[in-house]
Amino acid sequence: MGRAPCCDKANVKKGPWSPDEDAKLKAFIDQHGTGGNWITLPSKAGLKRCGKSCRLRWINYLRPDIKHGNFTEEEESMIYKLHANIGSRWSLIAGQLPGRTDNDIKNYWNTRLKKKLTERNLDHHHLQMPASKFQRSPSQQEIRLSSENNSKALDHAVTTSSSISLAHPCKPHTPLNVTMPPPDNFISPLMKPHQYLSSSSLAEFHSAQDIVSPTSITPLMVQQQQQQVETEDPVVVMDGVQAVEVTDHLLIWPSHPSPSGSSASSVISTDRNTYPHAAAGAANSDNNNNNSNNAECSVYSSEEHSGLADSDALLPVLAAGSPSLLIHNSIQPHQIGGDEVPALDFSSKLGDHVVGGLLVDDMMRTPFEDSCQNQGESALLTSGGGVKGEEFNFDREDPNWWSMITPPHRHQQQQQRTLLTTSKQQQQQHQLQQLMQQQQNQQYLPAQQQQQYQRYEESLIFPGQLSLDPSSMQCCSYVRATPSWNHPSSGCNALLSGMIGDYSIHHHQSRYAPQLSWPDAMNWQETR
DNA sequence: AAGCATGGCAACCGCCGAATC
DNA sequence: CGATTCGGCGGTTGCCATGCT
Repeated sequence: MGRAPCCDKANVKKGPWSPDEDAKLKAFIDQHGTGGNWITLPSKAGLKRCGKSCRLRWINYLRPDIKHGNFTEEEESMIYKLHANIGSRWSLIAGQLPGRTDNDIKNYWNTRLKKKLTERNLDHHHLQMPASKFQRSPSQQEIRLSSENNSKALDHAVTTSSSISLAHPCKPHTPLNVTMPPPDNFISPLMKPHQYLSSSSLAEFHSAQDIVSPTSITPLMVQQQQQQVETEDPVVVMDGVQAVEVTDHLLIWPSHPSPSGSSASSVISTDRNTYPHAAAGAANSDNNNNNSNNAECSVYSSEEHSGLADSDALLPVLAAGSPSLLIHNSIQPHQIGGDEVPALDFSSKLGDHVVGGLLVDDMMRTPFEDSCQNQGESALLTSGGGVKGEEFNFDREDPNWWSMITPPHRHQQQQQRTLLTTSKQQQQQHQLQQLMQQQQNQQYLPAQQQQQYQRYEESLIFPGQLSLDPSSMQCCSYVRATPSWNHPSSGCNALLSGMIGDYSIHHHQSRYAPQLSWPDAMNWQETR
């Protein structure tokens, strides 16, 4: 049962508005505004219309900032993406398209875009990604087809939130006690495959990587890749493997060889144009690295989307249990909240085989703890955060490495730098020595607070924290964007965690980042 | 030229949730 | 705290223009 009608239906005019009525309504609102009450407006304006009808006429037609006329390609693309992510939330979609009303967009979708989308889906249904544990490489026929259907397939990846599972040789995760140091059977991100995989699993892992051995790359595939790079076609194909575009500036190559030929189970790029650009540097990096087993996943960042997107991307890689991470290129200087953040050369700072996922900031501690305490679940992956020029010079062979990367430690590093910039240098040196001594003793925090920080860091790094059911390798990740960084990529990279390894993202929460547009709109209800 | 089909779009309807009484 | 009011939203309808036969 609906509520009572807002007006006397017998005495109100319905149907199309006459120019005279339009003029009356416009004149009244121009002079008095809507007054916050549409119900009483018609009588005041001398109109025999329902208040709701007046409101609709004003909002959808008479409002001065309405944009009439055909939709541009950019607007159309935006509608596709938003509709894929949030469905028919027309008012939200309209909020992203200045001058367009929800009614306009709804009509445009129903009369044109929906049909177009249906035709596309029929055309490239066969190009959907298989959700196998180890991703197979595309067949020659598929590669030939991909050249023709690439744009359609890309559209499909953008306009649907279908399950995309990428290969990752991660072992079923073991839940950890969040307040205790890692147990003996903990799988560290620093470990190499032979350290945590059984011999049979290891063979399976190498076998899976052999599927995409560089020897299978044909001249045709290389030619297609070059053509893709040269043209403005948004589809990115690297060595014959087509990237799946997840967002505007996030691409994943499944089961892909690294540019030098060493195996990489998956490749993430933060920009569609970045991978080819980074390839040269990556090749150089690989030349210095003869042990291809370490290259489980390569992360590339672009100049445009450096820093935030890059650091975000590291988290899910580790969360998925990546035993090591090879970062080929460095990120560029970038701005965070008006502060210049220096470029970080991960390779020089951390060596070729670096641990990412430490690029988190204290700001995310609270959301994490909220999640654990209030929801009683340990499934959280935060995204965003960053390191403001700090170095991580921890010894990865140190069995206590996880305790060396806690925020207090980083706070002290910051204190050290601050002290060095003041005039009383001797005194500072003394304080610095004290700090360093304190740091060595790891007595910088009360035990309880130290455990909190440990728990925080472990949750981000330890793969076990993301697993709800280790036997099935199913995972529920609560993905949140950071509250304080109004960066559109914040959160989206973390969503990738659901695509690396055998993860599923069941829910996306963003109440900590209401100012973000698209992550806020994301609501992935995904099961496998 | 007339009749019919289709597309586009303005407008309406009824439900929902927040605010108010 | 329940009832009422109101704004907002999404689904749907119906009119009009255009195209096709």
